[in-house]
Amino acid sequence: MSDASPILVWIRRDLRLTDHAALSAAAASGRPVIPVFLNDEAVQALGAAPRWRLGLGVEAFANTLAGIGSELVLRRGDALECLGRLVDETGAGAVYWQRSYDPVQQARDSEIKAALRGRGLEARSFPGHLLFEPWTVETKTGGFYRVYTPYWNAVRGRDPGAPLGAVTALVAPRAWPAGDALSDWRLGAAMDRGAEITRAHVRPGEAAAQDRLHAFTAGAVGAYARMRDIPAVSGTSRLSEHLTHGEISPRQAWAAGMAAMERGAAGAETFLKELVWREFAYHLLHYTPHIAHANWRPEWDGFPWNTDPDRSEVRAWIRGRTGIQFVDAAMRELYVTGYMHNRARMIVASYLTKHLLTHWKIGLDWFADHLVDWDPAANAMGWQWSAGSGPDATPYFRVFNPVSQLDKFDPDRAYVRRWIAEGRAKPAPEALSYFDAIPRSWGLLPGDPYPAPVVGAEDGRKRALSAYENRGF
DNA sequence: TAGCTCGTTGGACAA
DNA sequence: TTTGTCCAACGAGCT
Repeated sequence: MSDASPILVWIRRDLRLTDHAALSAAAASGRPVIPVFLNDEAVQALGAAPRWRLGLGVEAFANTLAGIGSELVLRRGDALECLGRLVDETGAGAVYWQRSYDPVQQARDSEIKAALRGRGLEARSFPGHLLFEPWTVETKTGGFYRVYTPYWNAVRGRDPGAPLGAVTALVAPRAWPAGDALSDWRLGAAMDRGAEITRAHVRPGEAAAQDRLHAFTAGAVGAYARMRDIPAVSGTSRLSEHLTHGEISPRQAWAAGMAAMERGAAGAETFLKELVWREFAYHLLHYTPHIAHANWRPEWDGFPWNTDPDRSEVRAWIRGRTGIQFVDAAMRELYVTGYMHNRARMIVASYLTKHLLTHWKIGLDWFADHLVDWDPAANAMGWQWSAGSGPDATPYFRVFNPVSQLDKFDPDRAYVRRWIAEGRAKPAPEALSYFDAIPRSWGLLPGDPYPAPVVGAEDGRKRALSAYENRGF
């Protein structure tokens, strides 16, 4: 193979042209570049909403590539087989991709890299999904961090480097290999009829990501430290759906946050800390991969969680019918929009795991199936933190009271009014849209009476505390 | 090594 | 209404 052979750039969770190391390196080579997206086992393993949202992102990115005269070739099947076939068809001499940090995918990527190199191909992976490679952050004694604040102190002064400029041109191959039609993949098939409703709430694509970052760092970041906790207000960056699909790089967000801090924006440091929480989640996933599926603290293995996902209490939680307004509003926001405000995530997680004494894995699975911004590391860390089984020194008696939380963070009930229709003469359009989105088989109507709490705020707290006292560790 | 400080996101209650 | 204090105890991480 000659130096002029094409380079395959295997696109995964990096649906962008800016700050994309693999595409930039391929572009700089001057050789033909063939961007490829594979509907492989990793895509098939995604939950319904993340898979659907990924499809929208892929569509947007294919259009972006078309705008610079390139294409996104779509193939379906086992990743290594697909790549091997594409090498045969195109005469490619190299395969580049952006690194993945999920341990399962990392192991698969290593095998693929070895197999490609075994064929005499150049196989290169590039960083970019994180600010810092997880293995480059160590304690002074050479271990990994289990507590956020020391982790933050270790990385806050680090320079992740300036974002790379956008790729503006790619040399096309002599002939494009054939590809699938995205619509044939039916990535949204598991979304049922709810997808049409959720579609109005997502903003796929790199351009949307840039718009959101600019709008946030020019505006809401100032009051971020305070307003990010109010779920009825647009006080957050809303970058999560873009970061998880790589429609923007964390380095771009970091650079914009640093610039805001230099301008004196009060909430900028809090925003940078949130970006570092994302890093910390991947740090933990890297060093303790069991965080994704088992109690991070094994002493919790003996705790008598309720593990039946068909219990009526769990069904009420899922359907937003617990009778606890904050919980129900949040669960409906999730169902309709594919998103849930961060404070609401903590409250529904606390209610499920503490008031309902339900295993965090049931909540983790529901989120993995319904969040358009689902992230394997953040989801696992968040649920285990809430449940108390994770890497944190949260005292066991720290149980969120979903009623007093409402007074603190939704004092005028704007969030509740937006999402709960029952008992109102003129429900909000969002509240009504919930009933359009859910399956008819749930048998719910906006005119139903609002339920009494399945477990009251105070009763649940007492029950959880006594369960923890008897936990035997 | 040993000692020290501290821990994202809270609640209840008293003053 | 707001503010302060206690609620356990332990392990992480630093010095």
